[in-house]
Amino acid sequence: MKSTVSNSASVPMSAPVRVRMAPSPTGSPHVGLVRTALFNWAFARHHGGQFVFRIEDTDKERSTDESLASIIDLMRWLGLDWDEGPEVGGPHAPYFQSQRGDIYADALARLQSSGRVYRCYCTTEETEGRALAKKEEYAAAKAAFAAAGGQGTKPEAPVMGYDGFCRDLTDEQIAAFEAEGRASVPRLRMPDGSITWNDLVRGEVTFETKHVPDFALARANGDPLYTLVNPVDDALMEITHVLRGEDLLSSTPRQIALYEALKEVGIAKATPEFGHLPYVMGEGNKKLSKRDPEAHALAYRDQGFVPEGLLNYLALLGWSIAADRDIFSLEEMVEAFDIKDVNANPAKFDLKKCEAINATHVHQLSVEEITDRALPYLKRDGVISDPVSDADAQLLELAMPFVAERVSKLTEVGDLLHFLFVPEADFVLDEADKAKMVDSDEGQAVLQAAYDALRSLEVWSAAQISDALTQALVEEMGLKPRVAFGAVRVAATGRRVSPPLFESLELLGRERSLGRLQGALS
RNA sequence: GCCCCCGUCGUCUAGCGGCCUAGGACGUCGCCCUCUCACGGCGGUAACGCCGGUUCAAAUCCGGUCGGGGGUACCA
Repeated sequence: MKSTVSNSASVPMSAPVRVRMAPSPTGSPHVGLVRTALFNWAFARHHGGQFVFRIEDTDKERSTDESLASIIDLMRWLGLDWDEGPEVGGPHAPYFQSQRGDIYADALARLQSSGRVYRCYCTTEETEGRALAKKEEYAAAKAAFAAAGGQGTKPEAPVMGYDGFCRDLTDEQIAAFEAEGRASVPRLRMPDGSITWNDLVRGEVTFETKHVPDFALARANGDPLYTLVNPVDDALMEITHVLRGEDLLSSTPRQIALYEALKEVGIAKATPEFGHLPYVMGEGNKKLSKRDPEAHALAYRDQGFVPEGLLNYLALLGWSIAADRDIFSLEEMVEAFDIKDVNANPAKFDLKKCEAINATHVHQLSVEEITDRALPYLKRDGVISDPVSDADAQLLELAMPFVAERVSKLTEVGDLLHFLFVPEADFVLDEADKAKMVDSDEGQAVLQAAYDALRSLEVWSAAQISDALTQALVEEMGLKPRVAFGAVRVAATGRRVSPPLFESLELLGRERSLGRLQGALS
């Protein structure tokens, strides 16, 4: 008896869109999680639906509070708000699977009595042993077939995994196993035929169910497994569209089969639509793993990326807003986002491009905004004391216009302005730059001339400084500007890379500027 | 082994039968601007994996092949 299950148009078109993000709080959140969250969020917002945030902490061993806190922290930083979930609650609370044990126990009981689920008494060893035997049998049959010169019927390759041994046990067999004191796990009886769904990003996908073994829904000790818990919660929370990673693609037929059973026992109203997002890849052709430094989402915040930039870049991994455009805001993404436009092929994470996209978002901010956002980093990195003194705040405000367009990340503000805030006693020159620009005879001569020219300046302004230095170094000494100003730059700011020199000297002030020039003279 | 997914410049992508001598962005290279570094401007570089088929016409449709990835758990 063949039956074919298809979930096309299972969710009524009139139903409001409800999507979810369901991370497991294990380890530090991954950029792939952010991309998945972003697409779900954008999808919900585009359709005026709800975005549900649920914590899949069924694995008690690996779940940690620290991980949970960092995921929430991350989502808040990114500005991806959720309508139901941790901290905000909602009609389907609790949103932590660790608190939903009764719900799963009830679901299991109902499934069990429906006949769609049976108890399996096999031990892992027995299952594996049979699979191995089948494999060997196949190898032997194949060899015999080859030896016979391809005569006879070609042996069919066995399907690995659980073989359905306990599918049709008699009451006597069950009683015997029970009497033996064997433990058992509940398994879903996969229907015959095939399972087809119209994947939102890949189109029609079909699996023959003979390749999908009956799967366990809970451990022998009763702990529910992901295979049960995830669809049960999606059903109860009335999720209409499941947008998730490609790694879950092959478990979809099992979930659709489970949905059929859940509908039968009154837990699910409809089967959701599924869409499988491509992987975010790292170096080589491997999925970006936790070992890759680029994988850690919160590290981008620590490094001074702005959420607008990270999100824009991540959106580009699998989606594009237009043929000739790749810079856009979250609002623009929400407006334009269509799951049908999402690419099915995996994308490699390119840090250079991520930084470039981030830079243009930083440059789109006002100088005041960049200042506000950079301040926490300046404090964190010890560039500016915390709390900030009025004098420092004022100096920062004056200096920011010179660095705002030069930074691609917020942390770079500190790199560029450190020289302005560092106490004179702690001010040191970069070794290499000093050796190259300051220590030479020419460098020393330049610094002496610069010192003499600036000492008598009447008005300490960028314009006056520029005139005086150009006159003394370029015109009178006949030096090339890059040589002349380079030496002064290193002496005053400590590095060959700095904000514009004359403005920097003005901000530094006469006393400190002269002091530094003098300090660089040996 | 078996099942499923994927295949356009180095990278992310546009392309959904003629608009493609394949467009944009990042990268890279050269030039300009220039007190350094950036920014900005101009220009160059570089791709439809392969083979068949359908068609007047294919990057676009079909088949095969090769390559990559994932799954094949009492993990998620």
